[in-house]
Amino acid sequence: MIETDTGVRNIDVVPSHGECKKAIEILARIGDKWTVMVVGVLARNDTLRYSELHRSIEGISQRMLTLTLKGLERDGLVERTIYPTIPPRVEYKLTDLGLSLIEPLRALHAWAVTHHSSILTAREAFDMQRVVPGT
Amino acid sequence: MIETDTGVRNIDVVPSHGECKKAIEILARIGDKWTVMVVGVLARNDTLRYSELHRSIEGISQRMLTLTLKGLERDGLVERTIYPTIPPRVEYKLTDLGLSLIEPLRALHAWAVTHHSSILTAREAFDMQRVVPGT
DNA sequence: CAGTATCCCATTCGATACTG
DNA sequence: CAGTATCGAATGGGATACTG
Repeated sequence: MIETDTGVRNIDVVPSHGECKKAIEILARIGDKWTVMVVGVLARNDTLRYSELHRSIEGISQRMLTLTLKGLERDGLVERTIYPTIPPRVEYKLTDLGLSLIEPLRALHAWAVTHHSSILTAREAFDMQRVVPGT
Repeated sequence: MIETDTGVRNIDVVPSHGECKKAIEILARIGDKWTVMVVGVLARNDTLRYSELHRSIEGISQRMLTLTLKGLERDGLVERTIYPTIPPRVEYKLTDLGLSLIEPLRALHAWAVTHHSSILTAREAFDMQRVVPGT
């Protein structure tokens, strides 16, 4: 009754302010520099060793790979299996929980791909306004 | 032919390593501390003034609100309208591009709400393993 | 091989004060 | 009202070296 028209904005399906905090929490969790990359690689490979992950993710340092994996393991998104051989062998794979994250992540990725150029265009236009404002 | 069974992991719908970078870019864009909150509030209110946003988002500083809004405006997700009255009046609203982000964000939010407790449980269990390891 | 430990720089963010 | 300017603390993250 309050809504005016289009239905573009379904006010009742937009989470409340309070509920929103859980989204924030998750974004904070996966929104860092490497987490999505690690999840993505594991999503395509089922099981990978530490060194394979390191090779698969261009530019990541050992430190950040370790920290990222540990964070994902801590939250139950990744399972870590140690084979105490010499040399050691450690395998990583997504848990069911981790696998379930792929879908919403795909949705976001699809959005990113679809609107990527729009964003870049808007960005350039915006930056243009700001340069040589006096000239 | 290579896939084994379940279909849980649809390998062909998981973006390639290269494509994945666009997801990273977007995550970096919206994954900061306040952006999702601002988008969420605007998603529920159509148009808001600066001071209304400030009041609606608990804990945000003027500085961060300004920076967040400017970033969103720059990327074409938010439209900023100035009414040069005295005192000045500035209104913010989501653009069509910004509105289109709501849906994938909702998917992520739904995932967060659904699995929030699983994550916390996993986290506690993980932390338990690490405490008093010698005792 | 699979990490840890350390150093250090860059960025982020909050607090505070000021302005058109 | 709607910001901007400045400072300082905290955090993120890379490089390098070392270890079981």
